[in-house]
Amino acid sequence: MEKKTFYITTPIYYPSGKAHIGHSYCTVASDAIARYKRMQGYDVMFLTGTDEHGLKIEQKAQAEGVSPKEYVDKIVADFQSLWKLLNISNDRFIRTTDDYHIKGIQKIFRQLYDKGEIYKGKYEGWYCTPCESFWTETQLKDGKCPDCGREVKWAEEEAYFFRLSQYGDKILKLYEEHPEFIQPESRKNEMINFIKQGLDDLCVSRTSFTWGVPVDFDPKHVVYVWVDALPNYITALGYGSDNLEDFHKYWPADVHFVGKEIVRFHTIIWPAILMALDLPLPKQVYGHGWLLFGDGTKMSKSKGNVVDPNILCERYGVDAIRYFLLREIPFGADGLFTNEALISRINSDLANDLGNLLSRTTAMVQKYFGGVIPAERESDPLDEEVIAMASSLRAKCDAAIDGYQFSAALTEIWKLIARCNKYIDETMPWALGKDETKKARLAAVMYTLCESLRIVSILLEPFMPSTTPRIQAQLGLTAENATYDSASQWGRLPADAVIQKGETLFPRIDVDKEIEALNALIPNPMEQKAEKKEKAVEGVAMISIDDFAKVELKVAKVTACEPIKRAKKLLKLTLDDGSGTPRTVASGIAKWYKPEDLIGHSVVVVSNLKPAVLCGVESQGMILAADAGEDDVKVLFADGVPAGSKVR
RNA sequence: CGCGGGGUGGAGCAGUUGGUAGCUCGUCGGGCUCAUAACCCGAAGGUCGUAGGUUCAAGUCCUUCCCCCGCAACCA
Repeated sequence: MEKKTFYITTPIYYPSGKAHIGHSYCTVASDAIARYKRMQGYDVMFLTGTDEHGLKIEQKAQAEGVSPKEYVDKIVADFQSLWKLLNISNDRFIRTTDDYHIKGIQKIFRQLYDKGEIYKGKYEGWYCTPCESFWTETQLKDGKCPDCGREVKWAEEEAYFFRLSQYGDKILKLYEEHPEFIQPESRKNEMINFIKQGLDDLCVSRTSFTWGVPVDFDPKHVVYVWVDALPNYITALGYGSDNLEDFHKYWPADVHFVGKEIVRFHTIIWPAILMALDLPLPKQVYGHGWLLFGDGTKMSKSKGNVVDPNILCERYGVDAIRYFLLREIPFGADGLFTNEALISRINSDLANDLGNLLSRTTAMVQKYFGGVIPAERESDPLDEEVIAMASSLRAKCDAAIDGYQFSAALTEIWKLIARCNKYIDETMPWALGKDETKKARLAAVMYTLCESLRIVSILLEPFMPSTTPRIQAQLGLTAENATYDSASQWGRLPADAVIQKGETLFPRIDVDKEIEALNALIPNPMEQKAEKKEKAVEGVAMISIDDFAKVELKVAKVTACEPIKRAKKLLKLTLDDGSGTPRTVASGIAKWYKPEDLIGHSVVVVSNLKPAVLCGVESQGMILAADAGEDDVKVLFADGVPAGSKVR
């Protein structure tokens, strides 16, 4: 009999730095679904991997004096070992440097080209020669290369373009016909909006670096990320090779789990590519939220403020981390990651509720019955509610998982756990134990508890795969009574099961001590930021006095000032710089200054800066201001100095 | 007026079609002793961002304003 298939993917991660808790979050979530679906009997394909090409990797490798491949090999090994540690059950791991992927991409690129979906054109932009890279207007930093701070020039290079502009309507139609395509719902509007502003054709090749998949019919080009990375979801199944068996079996994907920052690529570019290839589209793209620090800042490699999952696993065990990630944050929403919340979850949910329930239950079975619950049992109305909850638990978990709401599934499981703890209080087994005539009743109470724990242990497996076998061992379960099927059947625990108290599942943690220890271990984000900033200052190259002389600074008086309509950050200043003609300057200080704070004051303006148009306003220069703090900017006023005075 | 999300007891969040404001953690009091000083019960604590309006009745509908956060867009 053909089993139903289920294909789930994580993004392929960019190995420009070590794997962090944010990567872990998405991967653990995908893993839980993959495991749950397998448990339900699906033929699951669970894919994760790494996106290893691109300029950034090339540069990083160069900086370390190794080849790009050597560089990524090391980091990819790090990712893989973390996945192993986290018990990730991926069926495949794709690297964009794998031969079959490269061949697949070349084939896809050629197919698109042959169909006219990709054409050769010119890529224009600001080019930084030393960095060999193009930047868009918006990426420039003070008109200079954001990477090295040097001059850029307007340049063009030959490049291949994908006709993305043709797909706007088709994609809007896709959203309409498949409202579930983008999840959660709220992200859909952003995409619709984006499309309605008009899609440009997409540059899909580069000649400015070589670390990528070469275009086989035009080898000075390498395939740029869109067509290299996104199709990993099909090359992993053999698309582009001779063996299409898996592709036909598993494609289209049931769901792509992605971070909300890449929802756009997965819901616009990726479907467009697939449409161009005449291939079926994935059924759903689920954009999960981010893990934020207590102060609300995003975790990311570039900020360097990451919690090392390896350290957390080492201290608390893998399942505690898995549990926290899946329980604390409703999938889809952003969530806070704090040491306090982590430890609180471990203590209250895992140690106090679950661990202690198992502990007290097994201890009693051992104490009162030597480990085997007598078959003669006397039931009582008190049992009914627990039995009802346990019997219906599987259905509730199934429903939650269908909507990818792990948090809800775990909440349901914990409701039963809490109910069991209460049940112990209600039935007072210690009192029953003192009365010889109540043995049968006591047996029923123990059975109710063990049976509930059996069901819990089965349904918990996808979330905490290394803990559930430990629970099942203590309950004396065998393979037959630990199946998914048996999780909806009350009474599958055999009468002769040998129950024994085992090792503590989750030891309680001393909160204060642990927080202190953790804080010492985990880099402080603020310190990291400060360090970075200092480095940046050091990194500015020395210039000669002649270079400085090229900059013309003048004092100017603010004669008028107003916010710019479409801009949040910009103020439009009208300046009297002594030349007689008013000068208009846009400045990104709206957050810190109101127009009336500036009118009448004198400021210093860079007067020979090339004009630029910002939000429809032509800015003829810039005014000097200082970064006074993490989030504070102070304009340098020159009140009392005549307008037009030269500053040097 | 670019689009969208959100502002609910100390913290983090639920609140469906308007009808006694809930959950988890924390705090305080009590119970129990099988258990990982765990478990169970109870209590305190909320002008549900602001100002109006609709209604017998609004966290829940309408309007004003304020503040956060995404996307887009410009910190020249």
